[in-house]
Amino acid sequence: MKAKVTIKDVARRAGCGIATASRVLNNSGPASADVRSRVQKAAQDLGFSFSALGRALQSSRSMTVGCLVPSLANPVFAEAVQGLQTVLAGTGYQLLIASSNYDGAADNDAIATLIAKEVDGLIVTMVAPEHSAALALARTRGIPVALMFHDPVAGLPSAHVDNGAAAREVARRFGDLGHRRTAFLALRFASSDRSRNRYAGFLAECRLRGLPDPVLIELTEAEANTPERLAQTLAALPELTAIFASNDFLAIAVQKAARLLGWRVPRDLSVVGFDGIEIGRLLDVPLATIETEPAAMGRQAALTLLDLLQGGAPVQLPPLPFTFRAGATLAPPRADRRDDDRVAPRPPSVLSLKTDLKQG
Amino acid sequence: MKAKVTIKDVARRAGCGIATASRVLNNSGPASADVRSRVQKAAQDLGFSFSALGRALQSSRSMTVGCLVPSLANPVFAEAVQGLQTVLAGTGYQLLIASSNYDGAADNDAIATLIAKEVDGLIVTMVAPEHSAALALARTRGIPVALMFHDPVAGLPSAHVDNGAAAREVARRFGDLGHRRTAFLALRFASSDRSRNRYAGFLAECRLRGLPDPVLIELTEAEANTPERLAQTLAALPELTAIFASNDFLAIAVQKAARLLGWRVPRDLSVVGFDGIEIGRLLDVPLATIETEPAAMGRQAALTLLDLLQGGAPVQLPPLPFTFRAGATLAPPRADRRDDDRVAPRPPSVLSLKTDLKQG
DNA sequence: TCCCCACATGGAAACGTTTCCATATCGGAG
DNA sequence: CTCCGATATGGAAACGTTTCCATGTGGGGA
Repeated sequence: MKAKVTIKDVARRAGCGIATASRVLNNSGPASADVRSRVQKAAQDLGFSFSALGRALQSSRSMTVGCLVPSLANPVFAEAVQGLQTVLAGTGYQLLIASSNYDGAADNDAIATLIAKEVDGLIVTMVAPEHSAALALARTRGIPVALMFHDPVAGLPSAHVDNGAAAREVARRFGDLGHRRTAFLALRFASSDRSRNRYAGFLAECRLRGLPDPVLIELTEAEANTPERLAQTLAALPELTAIFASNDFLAIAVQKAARLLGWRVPRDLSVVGFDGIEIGRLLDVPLATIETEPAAMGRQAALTLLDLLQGGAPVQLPPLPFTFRAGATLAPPRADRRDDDRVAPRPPSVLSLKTDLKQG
Repeated sequence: MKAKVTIKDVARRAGCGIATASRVLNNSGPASADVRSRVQKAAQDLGFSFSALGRALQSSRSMTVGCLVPSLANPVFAEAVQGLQTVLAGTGYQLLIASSNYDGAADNDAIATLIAKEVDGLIVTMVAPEHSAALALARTRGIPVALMFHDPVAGLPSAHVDNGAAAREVARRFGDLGHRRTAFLALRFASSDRSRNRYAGFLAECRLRGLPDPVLIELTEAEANTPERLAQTLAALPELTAIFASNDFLAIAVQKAARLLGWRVPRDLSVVGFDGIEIGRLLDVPLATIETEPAAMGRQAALTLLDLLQGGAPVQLPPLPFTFRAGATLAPPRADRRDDDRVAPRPPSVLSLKTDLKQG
């Protein structure tokens, strides 16, 4: 068996022309029963299978969809990609996947590469879709694009949740319980429009209710990954009674850090996350969070793209629903902290811990 | 700007031949400074970029690596793929990803499709690599293959942990603490050689120590996903003092189910998982488990494949390390259950369950 | 018997590259 | 001034398909 067996080999063995072999194998034209069976047999014997490459070149349709996500290590994106797969599975399209590690230059390059591979469409979550040169290139090339997670931008349809509305919901919950001193915690604020939109919604609702502006805490990777460093950061903000974390992992990290400080969640600090990853439910203090369904986002993005691929006009579907998941990490602030002016001095243990941490 | 701009367009605009344009743009041959700059400018003006398709067809190297995993919704595989990405990122190779949903027919089809796309290599985790017709096809086509997670099979190098050894370690821990009545819990036993190897190691070590054979419990999807059903299953096995779950999610599910039954973990039932997902650490009762590093598996698989792609001979690296992660879900059995002879006779339901399992 | 039409078949172009090979140009040495 | 070699350049084939179009064959109706 030759390493490469092409339709030419099949034709030769069947004693017919290439065109005829192609017609038989694709059922795309007339052929006598005789030659038909000869071709079938020849293909069988040789172990022939079509080269998608030749096909793609000829038809200028690669039957491949390019996908860019920040990282597959984040289950939110992994589930979304899985959602894409489920929809694309039956359609003959394959997924060419790239990830950018949240790097705004890398994601542009990645898209350029995907375009070079002649993908038929793109499904993208990136740092700055509105300024991406590569996305602009996609547009001039006529390659359909669907976004995931982003609020719709630049006329590109996006499968998303309304981040602003979800954040306002959190602010409302905080407000109703009597929290005044709140913070918004983000990891890559600059490179995530999702985080920014969440903060914007959170801020807007706080102002609407006459609450003080929430503190914006932008963490470094180091802070996010080492509870001790995060504890240090939190210790500097003892007046906070509630924190809204831009994703569930951060929320969990906050709980850990709070524990290090001797703070009890939710007694001393309420925490609400975002995304609604399954794990949150299983924690000793189940996490209050905004629950979203990343797989559904993937599915919607895939369906949107499929529609575009079939020549449909771009249509922006309404945002996917989110729900507030109640959890044990959210409660009213302690009575002695409810009034902004009466904030108790930090307990000494915290002070010493701070010192320790500074030294460590 | 034309939708498709090819090197032919560049050549025409620069007023030179295609061959020259190609040489300039690839820096692959001589060209006068004059024509060189004209070509550069033309490419710039037209927004030219190479078509990877034409290149691949000509050079019969697609610079694409095919990857098949059971599911990206499982963070173990998602992290492994992320590991692949990190290694492949600098190399010019792109990842074409397929997932099979643990379906032994689907994964064969998926590989066939990847081969049709002319991937230069394959990285695969599948149901039955040893019997896969598609993998055999890859071999005759001369396409390098690296496995992930599988114990090495059929001469294919695999990035893996020694599942048997890890399972024996668990049996040892159980034995040392005085557990005798144990069970092995798996979700898709039939379609996972990993599960089977873990069970085999677990069983072997139990026998070596003169312990009774562990009960093999193969769950249905329904049981795995609804704690109530799992509780029902567990209730039929009251003599068990320790359960080894084939992955951490199952272990967590067991804890939930045990709670439903009013059993305390680890007082009434010890549980050990497999994989070592991060979440296990954060649970109210931190999970004892075998800790593995899926990202490292992905990286090793990618490196192995890269070596093959450069013509290296297949070399099987030693298994990646695992560690036993101590956790609060593992403790000695209650004193009144330590002695095998004083165990209450099994309720009849267990017998029927065992029978069911043997039949299924 | 002749003609026409339907049907079966194969040649060849096109898709976008790279690369082999032949040709053309130029400078300098004899 | 002629000739040689080096250098610059372009034509064309090849990669594996699909499809348009032309050709060839047969049978049925007039």
